[in-house]
Amino acid sequence: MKRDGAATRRRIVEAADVLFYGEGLKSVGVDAIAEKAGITKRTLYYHFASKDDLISAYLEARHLPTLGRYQEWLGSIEGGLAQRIEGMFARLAKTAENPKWKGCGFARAAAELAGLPGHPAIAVASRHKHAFEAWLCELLRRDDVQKPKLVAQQLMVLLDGAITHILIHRDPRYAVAAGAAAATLIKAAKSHSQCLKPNCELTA
Amino acid sequence: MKRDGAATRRRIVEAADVLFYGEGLKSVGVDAIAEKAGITKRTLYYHFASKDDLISAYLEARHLPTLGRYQEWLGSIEGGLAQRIEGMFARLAKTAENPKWKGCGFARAAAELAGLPGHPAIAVASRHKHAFEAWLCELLRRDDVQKPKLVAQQLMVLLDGAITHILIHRDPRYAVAAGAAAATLIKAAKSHSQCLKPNCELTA
DNA sequence: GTCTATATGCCGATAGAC
DNA sequence: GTCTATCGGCATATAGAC
Repeated sequence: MKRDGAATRRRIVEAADVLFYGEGLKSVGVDAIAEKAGITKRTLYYHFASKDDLISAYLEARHLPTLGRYQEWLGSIEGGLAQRIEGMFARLAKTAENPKWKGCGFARAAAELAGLPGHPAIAVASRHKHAFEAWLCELLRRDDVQKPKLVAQQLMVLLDGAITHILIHRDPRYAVAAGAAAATLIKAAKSHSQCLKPNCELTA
Repeated sequence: MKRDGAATRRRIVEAADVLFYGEGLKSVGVDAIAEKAGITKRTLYYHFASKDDLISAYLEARHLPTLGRYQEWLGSIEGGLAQRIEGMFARLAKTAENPKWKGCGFARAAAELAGLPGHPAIAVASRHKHAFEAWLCELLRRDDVQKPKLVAQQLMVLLDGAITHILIHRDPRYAVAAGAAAATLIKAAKSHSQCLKPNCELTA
């Protein structure tokens, strides 16, 4: 019988999210996704033109929830911006302790699709990371941090670098080290405008 | 006819390196590797127990050449340690302009194998990154940088974070931003011992 | 140590009924 | 909009000859 197409599509994307994030893109077949979504493969191909199309939809659906989670983390921490960013990294460290945590879905997709430079899913990942960076840049600008665009890029690099190393070593302490680096960079970009305060707040 | 087994094995690993690094692990079949190596699939399975075994051998073979390339880069740059590290990131930016560059083979393998936490290739990647970190730590320690272990972790995070973002956005400038961050962190960890010099060399 | 030939199964995608 | 059934291809891995 005919059902609500939008609801079916949503269930397919939810099943794809669990499987693609949990096991990778190439490792998961459309059969498994259809089965998990409770539909047949033919129905999946009614809603999505191809597996590549579904991969893009999977990342699109992750964009706002992922960004929102970090925004909630930052919003729940008290203190100056450097402290709050450092706390955000601490929250990442705690989250990464869960064995179900498998790093950044966007970065992992880009890694797996590196052999196909024109793949639409890579463009989705690029847009997500740029939106994340723009959010950080705005936070830095409002806090009168010097060169906010540069520092925002550096924070993004620290974030994804920490995620990569936690995934490789299964050691969340890399997020703590990255958080300390982030705080140092932010403080340096603030104190630079006054050419260094005398009381050594830089690494305090 | 019988040939030199070690030479055959080497040719298989070389073929695997080109294909695994260029197209990914799951995307490449053993058929393609055997064909590129100029042997049959049966011979490949004489030298390697499984595809997973070959994947581990592929990463093992990348360890020393990868570390050596960065060591050569650092050795070819004049100046203080912060400058030389920053120059190393600049060399990464230049290298990443080549379309054949596809990021870090170790990080990409760990990303693709995230669904199989016990995979031996992940352990190979972990050992490689730890060896890289130990090299950086020794450089920092010899330069009297405070907390060399922490700073070495931060430099590793910056390095792999930069590589991730270059791969996602195809924009080598993330390596330049990461290099500037690395120099700032090193200088901060040196000036900390004197609790900040007055002439603002921190972000110079 | 290397070969030809093959076992066995899953892959993405489609035909056509209702 | 969802179904059953299936196509053609490619996957990893192996049997047995030389």
